[in-house]
Amino acid sequence: MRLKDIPPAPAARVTIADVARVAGVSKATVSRFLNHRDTLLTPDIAARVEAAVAALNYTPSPMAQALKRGTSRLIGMVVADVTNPYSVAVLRGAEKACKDAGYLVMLFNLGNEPEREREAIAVLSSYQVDGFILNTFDHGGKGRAEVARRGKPAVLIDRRHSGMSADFVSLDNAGAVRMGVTHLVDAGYREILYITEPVKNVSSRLDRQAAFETCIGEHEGVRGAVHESGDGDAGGLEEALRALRRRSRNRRPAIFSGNAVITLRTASAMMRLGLRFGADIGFLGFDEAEWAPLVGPGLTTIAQPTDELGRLAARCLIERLEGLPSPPRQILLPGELVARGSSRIGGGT
Amino acid sequence: MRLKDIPPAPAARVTIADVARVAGVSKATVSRFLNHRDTLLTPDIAARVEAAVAALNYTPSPMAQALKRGTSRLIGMVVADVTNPYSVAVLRGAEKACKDAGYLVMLFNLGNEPEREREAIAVLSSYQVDGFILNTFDHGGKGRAEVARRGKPAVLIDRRHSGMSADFVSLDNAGAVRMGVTHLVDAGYREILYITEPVKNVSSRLDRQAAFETCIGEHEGVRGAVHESGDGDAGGLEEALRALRRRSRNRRPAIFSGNAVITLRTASAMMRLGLRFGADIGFLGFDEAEWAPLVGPGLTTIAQPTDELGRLAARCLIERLEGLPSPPRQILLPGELVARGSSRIGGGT
DNA sequence: TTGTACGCGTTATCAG
DNA sequence: CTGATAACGCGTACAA
Repeated sequence: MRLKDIPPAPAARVTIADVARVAGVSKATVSRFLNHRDTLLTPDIAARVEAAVAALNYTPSPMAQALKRGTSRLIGMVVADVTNPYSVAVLRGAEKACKDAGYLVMLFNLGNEPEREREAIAVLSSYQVDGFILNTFDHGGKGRAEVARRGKPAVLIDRRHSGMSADFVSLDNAGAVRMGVTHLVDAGYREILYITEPVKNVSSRLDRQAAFETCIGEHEGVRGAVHESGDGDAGGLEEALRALRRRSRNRRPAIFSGNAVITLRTASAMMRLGLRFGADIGFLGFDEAEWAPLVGPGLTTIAQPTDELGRLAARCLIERLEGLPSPPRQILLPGELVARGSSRIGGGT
Repeated sequence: MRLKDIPPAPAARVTIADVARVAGVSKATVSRFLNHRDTLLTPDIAARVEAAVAALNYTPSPMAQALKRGTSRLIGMVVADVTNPYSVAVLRGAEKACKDAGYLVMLFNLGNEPEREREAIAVLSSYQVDGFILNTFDHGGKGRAEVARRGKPAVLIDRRHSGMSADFVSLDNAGAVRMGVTHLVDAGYREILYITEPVKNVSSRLDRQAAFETCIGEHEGVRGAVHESGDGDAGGLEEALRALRRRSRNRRPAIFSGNAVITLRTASAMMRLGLRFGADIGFLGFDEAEWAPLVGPGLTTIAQPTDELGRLAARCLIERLEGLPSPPRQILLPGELVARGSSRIGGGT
């Protein structure tokens, strides 16, 4: 092993003790100088400490501080799947708000493995994060239990956990569905197929599907159906689309997609079947995507106020951290319909 | 304040001392039972401890462990921008590899603010993460300095930091560019416009642009040009496209996009100009996206082995953590060309 | 005003 | 084989 291969000196961390020694004072004095600028120190001493701190460029160890204080100005965020653009967009909003309030966000990705939620929360919690922002599954209440055990505040985004009494921030799904259906009906569509990912226990999916069904019931002469499209289910989806066309000979058919993943899957299926959005089948889907304007005649979407959702979630949590006692709140934000060619009457290509 | 408003009992953490008390042994014994299963304990004692641990369902505090051990089996990942699908894809690969090796990944997002890199690294480091995976800027060497100061191993992904002696994992940009240019030339295009984000100091952008220029030089009768497209620069881009068509009356023109962001921006511009991919202008771009097949006749892309990149980065780092001393390595992986309609001869619509 | 001593939850060392 | 003790880095009563 040659000289250059030796790893850089471990550079032992400079501790408060080092500073104290250099300044010729006690650790307590240094600590006071740092944390309680108000308690008067002799100018002389203060100067010496300040110099020592600068000289060694000392930074307190957040971990040791957390260990002592039981608090860390850190917020733990757990996300079911970072791959999901929605989650990421929300994350950004939350992050900004946290930063403004002097908190840092530490992120944990579950990679769609619900079992890992417990672990993530446990680790985060043991590192004394002050609170949680959760966009996860309701995995048999394990996550809920874990959070409760820690006694730390949490706010849920998008997915409500059954029975977990925490703040909840989400799109107004019912309102958004109503808006979507109304838009399609106004555009002349009379046969609407709602496509959703397997509903499982995900509250937002449940809410949307339920809203769709009641909504359809309120419109005379409009028929609705629901198709659940799983991961490997390309065939089923194609068949559903064919059936949709078949049964809507004299009624204009449209698709209502439950989220961006479904939109992608649907677009692929349409392509394989040689069907055109707008011209052959109307389309409207949850979640605005940067590529929505580029597909076919442009895809009509319901944009979620992701940034605002994140911001509010963070604000909510921070209020709790500062001691707000009120009972669990529920914040529902309206979506915004972005109309494009896919849902225009007789939609162009 | 009513009763129900009282926050759930803080549920004081159960410590090793509690377990010791319940089991009627010393803390040391409990610790040994947990960490050194090999050192034989009296069956009787072991049983008592085990029971106590179970009864209180005790979990050691990772933070306290980290404080003591100076190690945490945590890997810190810092990403310039979570919004970037590339980063996220790589993250997933890295995460899997880390998990398999018994490490957890803690993620920090810079939200495209280079100044925050120092802070992120400092916090992560103070929490005793064992190493870093960095996909960030080369912000005047601040990040590099910070990492060096900690004496912890790091691996760089995609973006090399000038002068930082760390492992580096990335796409073989030169090879990929060559592959792309060759593909376009073979398809009959003779006038190629390479569009890139402002190069700044980002090594991957530099590498790609440089490779493009030398590559063009190697092909007789093929002309190349480069356009830098900033964030608010829609106008400039449109003008560049118009100029491209103008000067390629008798030569088939094509666009080579430097990454997914540029691809999106370019597609918008094409749409506004009423130009069709394939039919009017050929296209090929870095980064495969799920929506690439859906735009126009399908977009030809160069897919990066993101999962593998992440996996290798993690493996690299873990090897370091386990004491591998070798000098900084450089791992370059080949891209894969996904040919679609946008680069077919006389491309369909 | 400043220093001493202790505790946060663990683990390693050293006696016993 | 097991228990007491020190130490990790910091903050804070309490004493001086």
